[in-house]
Order: sequence, then C-alpha cells, then structure tokens
Amino acid sequence: MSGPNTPIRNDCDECALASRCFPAFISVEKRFRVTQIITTNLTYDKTALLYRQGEKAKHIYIIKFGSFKTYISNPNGTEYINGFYMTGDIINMESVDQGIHLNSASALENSMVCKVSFLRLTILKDEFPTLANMAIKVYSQALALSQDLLKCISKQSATSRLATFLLIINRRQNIQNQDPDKIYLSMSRQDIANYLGLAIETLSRVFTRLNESGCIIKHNRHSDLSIHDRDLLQRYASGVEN
Amino acid sequence: MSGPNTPIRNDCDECALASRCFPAFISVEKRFRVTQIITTNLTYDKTALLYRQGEKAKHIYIIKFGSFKTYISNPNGTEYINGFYMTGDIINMESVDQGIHLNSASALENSMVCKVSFLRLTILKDEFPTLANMAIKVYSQALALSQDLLKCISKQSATSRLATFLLIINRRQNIQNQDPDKIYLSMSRQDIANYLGLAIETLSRVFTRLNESGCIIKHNRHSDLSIHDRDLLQRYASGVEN
DNA sequence: CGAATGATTGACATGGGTCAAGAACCGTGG
DNA sequence: CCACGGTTCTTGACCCATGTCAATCATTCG
Repeated sequence: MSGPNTPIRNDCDECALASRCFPAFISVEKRFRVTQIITTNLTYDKTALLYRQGEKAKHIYIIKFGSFKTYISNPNGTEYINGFYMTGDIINMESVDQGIHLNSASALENSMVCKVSFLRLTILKDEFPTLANMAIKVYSQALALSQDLLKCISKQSATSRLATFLLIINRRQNIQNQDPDKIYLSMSRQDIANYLGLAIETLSRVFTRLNESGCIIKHNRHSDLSIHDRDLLQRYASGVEN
Repeated sequence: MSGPNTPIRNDCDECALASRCFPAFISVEKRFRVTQIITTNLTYDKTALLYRQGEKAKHIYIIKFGSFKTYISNPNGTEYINGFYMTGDIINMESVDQGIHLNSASALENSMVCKVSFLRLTILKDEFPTLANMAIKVYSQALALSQDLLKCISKQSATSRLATFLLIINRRQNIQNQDPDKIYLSMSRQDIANYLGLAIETLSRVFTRLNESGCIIKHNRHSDLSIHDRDLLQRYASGVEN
C-alpha cells in the first residue's frame, strides 16, 4: 500500500548491478551523467504498487533487489499474472511504444528500484550512441525470456509446467545466488497457480509430489526450496517422466 | 523443403509495408541506402525452413506476405510451437542478443520475406540515428504482443484459450484485412493445439462448439472462419460464459 | 480416382478443477 | 514470550473437462 520513499544515494558506481546496467555502456568519466538522469534507490514495500494498468507510462524500472509481479485486471474482476521480475530485471519495456501501462505492477517483497524516464533515456542515448546497442540487446534478451516462459505454460501436464517454471526461476536466480540449487519463491502459491493456468490446489499437490519424489526439497518456509535431483526435475519438465 | 529463391526486385518504395518498416524512418532521398542493405523479396514455399534452432543467427526477417511458425524441438522428439508470425511481423528479434537461433522457423504457406543482417542494421543505425528509436519501438511492440499471447495460454478452460487466441489473431489480421470479422488460420489444428497446450481432439471439439453456439462461422475450408458474435466470443475468452 | 494426410466425432479413462476441512504460517496485541 | 485470528497452504473426496484411443469423414495431391 505504501508508495516509494525518497532516494537514499545517487551512485551507480558502487551498485552491484552496474556491470549489466546502463553504466556498463558509458565510460567511467562520463558516468556522472547517468546518475543525473536516473532516479536511484527507490524503495517499495511488499504489496506496494509500482504503476497501474491504463495510466500513462513514462519510465522503465530496474530492480536493484527484491521482486515484482505484473498483472492484468479484467472488467469481471479476474486477474491474470503475466510476469515475475527479479533482481537485475527491467520492468515496463513493453509500454515504451504505446506510452500506456498495459498491466499493473506490485512488489512481491520489500524491494528497491531505479527508474529512468523514456524521454531522458533518449537524451542519454543521443549523447552515448552505444546505449542504443545496449537497448536492443536488453530488449532481445527480454523477448527471449518471455518466449522461454511460454514454455512453462504451453505444456499439458501440471507437473511439467511447474517443473519448467522452477528450472527457469532457478536459472534466473543463479545469476546472483551462491548455492546454485537454491530457489526462493517470493510470490504466493496463488500467483504461481494463476500464472501457470492451474488451480491452487493442483499446484500444491504437484509441489508435494515433486517433494516426495525427491527431486526438490521444501525447507521450513514454503518459499524456500532447493533442487535435489536436477536431472529428474528436467525429465518432469520435458514430460518424459510423470 | 525448398529454400529461398532469388530476389525479384530491390525496391522498398512500392512495398505496401513501407510505412511501418525501415524506410519509414529514413528520408525519401536516402532510401536507396536501405535497399542496398536489405535483401528484399525472398520467397519461401509452404513448410520451407527459414532457419534452424542452434544455428548462428545473423538476420532478422520481415514478412512481406504469408506466415511462419517458430518452434523448439526437444531432445525427446517433442516440439513446442512458441509463436506465429504474419504479414508485417519481424522474426528473430529474440536472437539478436545471443547470436544463436533459439528456435526454428518454417513457412506455414507460400510466403515472402525481406532480410537484414544484424551487422548491416548497425551500420544503417549509425547513419540514421532515428533508426534506433524505431528499433526500440518495434521491440517494445513485440514484447507487448508476446505478453498478450501469454493470455491465451494461462487460461484454464480450453474454450477461453481458443476464444482468446482467435480474438488476438483477428486483431493482428485486421491491420491488412478488409472484412474485420474474417479470420484466416494458416496453421494446422495440430499447431494451434500444440501452441495452446491442448489435445488436437479437444481443440476440434471446441471449434465445433464455438460454431454451434453461433459465435464463429466455419466456411468451406477449415482455415477460413469469421466472427459472427464478437461479444459472445469475448465472453468465452474472459471465461464468463461456458 | 485412390492414397495420404488432416480434421472431426465417439467412447472411455483420468488428470485436474471444485468444494470443504484441516494444518501451517503470519502479524498483532497482551 | 505466548495466545489469537486471519491468511495461506495442504490434503481429501468427488466429479467434470479434457486427454487418449479408435473409427470415420474431409481434403489435398498425385
């Protein structure tokens, strides 16, 4: 419910993400220009809204830590989750064209983001032409990811949907994780079920089945998992195993 | 099976798509530069392969007419369709980052494409900086579309999946269609079923149900439909109606 | 015209949705 | 720290939608 707090500091240089964010494409001497243009370190509490579907879209958001979901609300009250975003991801790239938020975004946990207006980004791009290459690179990545995620959902069985989902989440978290088998699910079961097109009860049952079969381990909190038998999980994902 | 034939002509000026393709962002006097860099009017016969998953990716492809599907082949032989592309669409934008084809693409009908190498596009971009804006616009659109398509699949019931799919296809075809209610499905039932995560028989049954309920009309060939009761189709899509 | 491929329909089995109850977890206040 | 209520997750029982298998019909192409 709470909005963003005031920025704490304006320094991209000591950001852990700098190497795969805007500064990476700009020489160290000129980086001060970036911090002039990017609003850094906005905090959002769990459940806080980043933006609302239908509003004018003016910024992209880079997640420094934490996670967000994006969702579409239908007139009849139903919601469709269409994306989960985590550390290092950029939110709202799909709205740059139309300038209107095509979905709403809310924080899944206490999170921190940096935001850049489309307009200022264009200014920066004219100053630093290499930035255009970066934009294309990042967009291409985002498209690849989005097609990858499609794989979860176009599968027929609930088991292979969840298995695929877990593998993709794991791969994305591995960029910052130390333990390569650890999975942290910041979203609720309801959100996952919605995203995968399953009933929450089915999802829960599949979780227990994956646990009993020994391919994943559930820890104390239901948001903490680890992959125990990656090979088996992969076979579930591809639908060979049931 | 057959490959591309030789280019017929090299002229973007008289192309119906020019207004929403590269030339649109370049002054008329300089357009000759575009035709020097783009390979225009390659023809692909039905079932012909545009590129193969795993190969080095060097080009994007603009569909002049016709349609293509992209699909991922799993080691165990199964295929997953992850996209349908039609007139005006650009194929392979997701591979620009990694430089490797993440899927295979094949023609669903006799089609014509223009292709541009990533490299030459970068050259052109340096010459015409506005092109970078176009790239971002096009990528943003592609992302928006891909999220839109996700809606089809994350729905629970087969009926709302197909209804959503038909509405999206219709909207995309309306850009060039005269009759706004006409739908032409160049892909097989098998392809649609695969894409929507349904069995082909279920899909077929849903088609008949949509037909019997009067919301779509099937014409002589199974690829030709029209929307008869758009409102009802929309209710099916949103899951209000069953 | 006939074979091959693709689409539809029918009969049956089952995975997963629905409803309901119970368990685990979380935040709040004492 | 524990007690309490609300929320979220899990489990069970039941049944329907959809997958599977098989037969038929339609369409395409030689």
